[in-house]
Amino acid sequence: MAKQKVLAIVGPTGIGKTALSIRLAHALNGEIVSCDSMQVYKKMDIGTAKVTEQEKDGIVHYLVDEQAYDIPYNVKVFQKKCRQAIETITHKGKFPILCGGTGLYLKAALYDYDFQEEQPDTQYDAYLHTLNNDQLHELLNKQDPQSAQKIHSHNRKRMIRALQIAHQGLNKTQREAQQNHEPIYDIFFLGLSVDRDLLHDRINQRVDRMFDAGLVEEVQSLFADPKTWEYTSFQGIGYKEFKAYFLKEKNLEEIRTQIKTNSRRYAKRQYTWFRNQMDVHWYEPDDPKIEEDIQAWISSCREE
RNA sequence: GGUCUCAUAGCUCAGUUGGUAGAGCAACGGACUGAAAAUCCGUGUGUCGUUGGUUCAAUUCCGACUGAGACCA
Repeated sequence: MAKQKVLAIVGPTGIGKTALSIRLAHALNGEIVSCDSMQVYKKMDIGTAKVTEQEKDGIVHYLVDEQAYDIPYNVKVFQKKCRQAIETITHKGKFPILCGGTGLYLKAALYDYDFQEEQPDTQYDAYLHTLNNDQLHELLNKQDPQSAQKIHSHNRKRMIRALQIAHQGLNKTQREAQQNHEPIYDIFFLGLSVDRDLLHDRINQRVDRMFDAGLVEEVQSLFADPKTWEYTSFQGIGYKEFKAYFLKEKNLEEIRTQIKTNSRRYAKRQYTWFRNQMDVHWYEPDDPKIEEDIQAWISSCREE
């Protein structure tokens, strides 16, 4: 049986994925699934550059604006919901268009990543957090030597996660050996790319527009309480930087500059991911060949 | 107008008792399987303002010029 066709629009922040996705949704009778780890959260509108109702232009969107910002979200949840959304869209006879910049989410949903049920062991987690980097690395080397090789001994977050996995039964290496590392759909990865200086200009301007649109008020209304600084959602660029402002360590101008810098660096990491993790067809955002190539891909019985 | 100080990486600056130079930030490259807008790793990208002079050798010493700043008028 032929795999379901899925279009995935990827690329760095601020390059125009949203606008293109809506244009293509109209052209292809499609509906859009957002693949963005921050736009899922409700109320975080300005800082995440979330699609507005106006911009949606009648196109149905999934996985945007649906999670309370004080509840953590993660890849496993996303993977399930994204696959469900693709199914829902297909059943309606519409074309599924994925659009977003969170590379891991895209890959987990579209490839045969398999997340298992786990029972959290808070005691063990607490124990792991008491270990220093060298101790973590040493322990990981016993539990999962191959992962210990791959994960740098300074990367606490990754070492702890690998140890948590091993604690559940099969270790990370064994789990991943059960996967084929192949896409489960027939995917066209459409990547948007522009000259780096131009992208930086756009990012800087977009951050300025966020401030004009009331970013400070938005952040103040959601994250003024220090307790909220632990939320996963507060890790978003455009939010976390305000911590220094709340603590009176920096003024708003410094915060604005920091947000621009972090956005640029994020864009760079996104390029790195999409260039190296998946087979992307790259285009400039206004390239007229985009629609042509998509139509050709859709009408081809199978792409190989 | 006069005196003095400064001029080194994209930015802020260090340094070479004369043998063509290094930090932070930025930037760039990479990793990535339950926080991923997270987390982590790697890389110095430079006519040492311009131009003469001294010297085997000048970014370093001397002169002139240009620019910036401070002070005196």
